[in-house]
Amino acid sequence: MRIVTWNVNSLKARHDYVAAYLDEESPDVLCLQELKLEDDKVPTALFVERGYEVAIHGQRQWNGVLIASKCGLDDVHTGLPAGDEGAARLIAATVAGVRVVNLYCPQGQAADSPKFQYKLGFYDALLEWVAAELSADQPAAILGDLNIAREARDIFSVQQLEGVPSFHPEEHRRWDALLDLGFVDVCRPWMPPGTYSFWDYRGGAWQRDMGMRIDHLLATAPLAARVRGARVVRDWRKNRGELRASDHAPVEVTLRP
DNA sequence: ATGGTAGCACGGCTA
Repeated sequence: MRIVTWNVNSLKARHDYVAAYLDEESPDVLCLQELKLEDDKVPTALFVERGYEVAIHGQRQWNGVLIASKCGLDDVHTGLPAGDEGAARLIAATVAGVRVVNLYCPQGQAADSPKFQYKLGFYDALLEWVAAELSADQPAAILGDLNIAREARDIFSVQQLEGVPSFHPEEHRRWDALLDLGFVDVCRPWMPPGTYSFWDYRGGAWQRDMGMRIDHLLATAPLAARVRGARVVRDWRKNRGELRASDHAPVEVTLRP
């Protein structure tokens, strides 16, 4: 089973691009972030016509997450009970016996901004929710655009990003707390230093390979034991003719049954 | 040089 997380930066703008991706890659489970569409504007046919069931937590203009699955989709849950201020940033569903939590975590803007405090509060609320809702003994995945790069090898320059949101000690503390609840970064072993999943549109970051690995899949031990591989599919960060790419590439994890 | 680009939606916010 191949499960993918991908921040598409507007499913409206990316419709044809995502269609091409589905036709060529055909993952079993696709978790998208930053739909920037409310529920009833999401083009569900894009997925249904290709054999997926879809669960959506949409929002106009910003945020929005969905899970598309070829192997069932049960017990859908949306939103954090506290900490997300109503933003559509979390959707969970059970897929082939795996509890999948798809997240779009706040970016944080600048360390001295209110947005950064919101980000830290979001993570605190997430930690509480995960502790209450998930068990380390069950096959479960927390995946998505977590907007945290944990280690120096996950960013293009420590010098430029030290103390900046996405590479800030307060975020690293919360990342570690999440792992302490029984989760493992299952991509890490498959990704050499300098493997990134996001490159800013600005400043020629893609062309200069100035990226960050902020899109992740964290798994409980029973699920981590099933991981057979993980990759960032960089081809899908490239424009395809008229079709413009997102600023994130898909991250794909392969599981054995 | 407080930039640069993209998306939403048409001014300014968010990333």
